[in-house]
Amino acid sequence: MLKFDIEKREGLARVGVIHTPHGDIKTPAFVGAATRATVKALTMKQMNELGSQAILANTYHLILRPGTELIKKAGGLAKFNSWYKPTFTDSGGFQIFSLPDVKISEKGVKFKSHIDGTKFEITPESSMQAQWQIGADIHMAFDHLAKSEDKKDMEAAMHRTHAWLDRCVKENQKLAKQAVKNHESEQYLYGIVQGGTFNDLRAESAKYCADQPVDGFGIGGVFTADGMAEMLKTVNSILPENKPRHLLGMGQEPLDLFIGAEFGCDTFDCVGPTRMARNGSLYTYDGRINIKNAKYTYDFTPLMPDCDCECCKNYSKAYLHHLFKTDEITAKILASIHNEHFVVFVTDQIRQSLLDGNFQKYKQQFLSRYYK
RNA sequence: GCUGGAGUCGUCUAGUGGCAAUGACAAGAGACUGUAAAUCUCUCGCGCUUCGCGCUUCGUUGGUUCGAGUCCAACCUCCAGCA
Repeated sequence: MLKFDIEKREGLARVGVIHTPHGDIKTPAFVGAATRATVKALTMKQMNELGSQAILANTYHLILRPGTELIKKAGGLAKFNSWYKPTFTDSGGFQIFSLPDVKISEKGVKFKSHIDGTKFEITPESSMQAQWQIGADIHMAFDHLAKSEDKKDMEAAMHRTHAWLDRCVKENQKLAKQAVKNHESEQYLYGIVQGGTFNDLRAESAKYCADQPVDGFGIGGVFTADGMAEMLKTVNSILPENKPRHLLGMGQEPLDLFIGAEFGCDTFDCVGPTRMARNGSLYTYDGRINIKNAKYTYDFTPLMPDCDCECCKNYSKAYLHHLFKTDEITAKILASIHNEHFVVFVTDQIRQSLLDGNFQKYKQQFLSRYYK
């Protein structure tokens, strides 16, 4: 069983430590999105230096390239990409949502590779097998993220997610036994709560997942902070307290992190910070700025004077502006360092404020400035 | 000086009688939430009451034509070759 210690609680919020075979994660924590086994534009050394505690890779992408067997041969994800801290893998369930031409059945999901059109099938079992080959510490169950906003569709997807969770659990137990036999390190499974924007479905899904022998929970299918607080209140009041909860895909907006942590989520991952960095949208305490805007041409001040990241400590907005305008790859690197550092740092500050007992004050002060 | 070629939005470029005029770049702005994203969208002659209207544009000046960036003439500039 994955070990999770809670150091402090405040309402639904908690400060904890997840103990994985690759080290601890002090929660709440922002997990870097390393979809294809890399955080785009960043080296693992840079990720370390900016304070990241964990990364999350994607099973779908790694199945396509380079193949999960290859990663196993490499010695697992950590050895393959030189990230020797905790790792997560997403199951590939999100691709059901995001790729066209997916055929969903009870058995699993068929789709064509977006790279060369080869036909592909992922089932709960094959997703588990693939994730074990990748060898991350924490796996996500293979879930059905519905495209539709229709309640009936949501409900059907949720029930399918539950049925698949049973199969994920079984397969996971089988693979865990094999791992013990082979003296391999433990890997853990999170069940995923679905239900869309319907809190009665969320409650049902949370209840279902809560009863399963899983190590933690992913909360999936969330796309905006609207209604998120209520939903998380519902879900996290039902989920057992002693297991960690990961809010899947949220964290582009600082608000997501504050609400997520306040209402009981422990870890977050999001592609937003690095994607926006590559596109020139950079975090500051006063909101995001587009560094490509002409007004930064002669701005020789740092992006965020009180920021501790490599980018802010060494370079001016004018320099970043120049790098972006000339399309230098360094632009994306420095911007990614800053944005990733920003969300990691803010989440760490949320943790600290909870420990210090001034979360509400910190939240109010941060958000009123950021979204003014 | 002669012969041939060329001059179109900031740049390069499409255009051979119906055109405010193609595409790319540059420029300006916006979007991005379990990454088919170093991507995508919009604006880009001027002015308005901006799913429209008006005005002014394709080296210059004239001409032919209902209509000219497109045809004709002269001139200017540039390139190549010959003197």
